[in-house]
Amino acid sequence: MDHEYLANLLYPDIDTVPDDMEKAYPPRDLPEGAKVTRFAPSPTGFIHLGNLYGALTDERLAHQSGGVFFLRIEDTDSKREVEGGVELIIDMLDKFGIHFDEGATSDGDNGSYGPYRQSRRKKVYQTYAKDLVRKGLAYPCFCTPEDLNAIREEQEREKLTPGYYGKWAKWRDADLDSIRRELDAGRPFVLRLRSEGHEGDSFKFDDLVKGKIDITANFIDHVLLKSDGIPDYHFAHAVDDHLMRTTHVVRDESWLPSLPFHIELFRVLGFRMPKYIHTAQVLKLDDGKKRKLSKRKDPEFAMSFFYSRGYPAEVTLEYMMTLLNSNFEEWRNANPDLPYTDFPFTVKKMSPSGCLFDFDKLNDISRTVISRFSTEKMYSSSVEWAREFDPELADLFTANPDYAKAILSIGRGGKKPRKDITVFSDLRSYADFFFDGLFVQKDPFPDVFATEKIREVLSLYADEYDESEDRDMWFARIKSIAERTGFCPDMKEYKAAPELYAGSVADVSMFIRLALTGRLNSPDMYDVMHILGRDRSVSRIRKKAEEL
RNA sequence: GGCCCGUUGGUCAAAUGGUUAAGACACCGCCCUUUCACGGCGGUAAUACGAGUUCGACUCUCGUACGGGUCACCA
Repeated sequence: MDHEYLANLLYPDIDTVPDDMEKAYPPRDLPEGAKVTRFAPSPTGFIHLGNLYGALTDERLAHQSGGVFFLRIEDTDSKREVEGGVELIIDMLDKFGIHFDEGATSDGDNGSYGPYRQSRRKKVYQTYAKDLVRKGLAYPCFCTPEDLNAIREEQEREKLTPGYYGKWAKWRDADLDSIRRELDAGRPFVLRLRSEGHEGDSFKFDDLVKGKIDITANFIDHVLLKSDGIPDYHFAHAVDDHLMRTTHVVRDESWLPSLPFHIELFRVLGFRMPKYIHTAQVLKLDDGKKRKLSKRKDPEFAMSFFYSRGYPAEVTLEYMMTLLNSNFEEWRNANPDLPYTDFPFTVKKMSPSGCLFDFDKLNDISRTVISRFSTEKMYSSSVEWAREFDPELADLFTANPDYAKAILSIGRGGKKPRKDITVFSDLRSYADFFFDGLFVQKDPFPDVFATEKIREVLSLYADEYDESEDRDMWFARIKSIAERTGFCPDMKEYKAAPELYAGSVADVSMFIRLALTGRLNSPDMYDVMHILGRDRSVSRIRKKAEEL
């Protein structure tokens, strides 16, 4: 077989050789220990928490070491491509504070190791492909999908390892004449690796999170270039990560089964292997079973969902950090005010086992982070979020910024800030009663209390409320009213003998709160009444007393 | 089914082969308290199972079970 001849027959237009590529993509000039990582999504426009988990790992490794973090778009399959998908991905990661040093941009490239879209790198791949053919390490295969199906069915019937190998690899040793006959007939072909592996061979491989893993050598003649001349993931991975000088490949562990093939590819191509970090997966509980997140089935794990729900970007990142490095929480506790990027992230602390996503935990982090916002930041973040997701609320807030800030400032700033707000989408139910147009009676008055009794309390309070009283006097008055209407002013005494009273001062407070805010749960009432102002407070209470 | 990865409370998880097996979230209780919260204190709850190595095993080895992943001209 004249391999040189075959190579030219298959790829007549390719006039470059691997050496040209090596020169075009020289080793990066980086300090010792600098890591080069990449985020390499397909342009579906959709990224979920699992992707963020990996992207954050990449980003930290690169930027913590003074290296490079780049974006490569794996668009070798046009079926997966979504209009504007690249932009969506870049924008969303940007919103979450993940920024690239180089790579694909919404309308082009930024950096000297591109193009960063695999669809535009055909010539690069074919240069290496042609070289492999020249060396007898790859060959064309003219099998149709039907042929391959037939092979697989037969292998399944005989309980053999499925795949294109051994006697099934009918084009592996085809002669030049039959190849030329197919070519002349215009039949499409894929280029396959002439694997040198033997079934059953095994060896160890070192993964940075999984440790020593058992590899069963590849012996399948996998596809390198599809019939459109574009590579599949595997070949593109080897060529790109070599040329782009990636030092650490971070990807989720579902790639582990194809690692043997990748190892063979790097060897055959003469490339030095990068370090691999196969990350555990973020799982969800589905019908009692754990499974990895799916784009199709789990829209609630899309990053856009977290964004629209109003989790501040840093919250999701903080949560990811707690999953990535378990000592992050401890560090955060000791350094509540430092940016998370100050944390010494390490691959060594990454767990090899998958984890279930925990909304309770995320919510707790979110509450804590939001409770530490200054009023100014709370206001600007709220408005920014609301403009996009609750325009009516945004209008109310921006129409009277001082009023909105007063509302948002309740219980904020002290040593023990309130944690009323978990996500920005809570804002509406947190603040609606401050606006007459939004005020509704959300919770009913409990019917264990006589209507007459409630009315008596409310009327009395409406009559006596004095806005100039300080906090202590204000409460003393509530106590006094409680006492005069048969409610126990002291909680301890009430608990000791509840049967002696109509209720407690807690119940009196509840009546006022319900009249004032329409709900059982609200921020500090003294603050609420002062923000609403005397007239509105009193008229709401009086009105409610009359309606009952 | 083959191959690969994994397994410490409900969840995330910490423990150079020697600990009373941390901590956080959730849950429960108590305290604080003017309600709602915040906060403080405390509690329930775990090394999948079986062998082996060892003076000693969560930790090392093997097996079993269970869970997950993967077996495309998709990534």
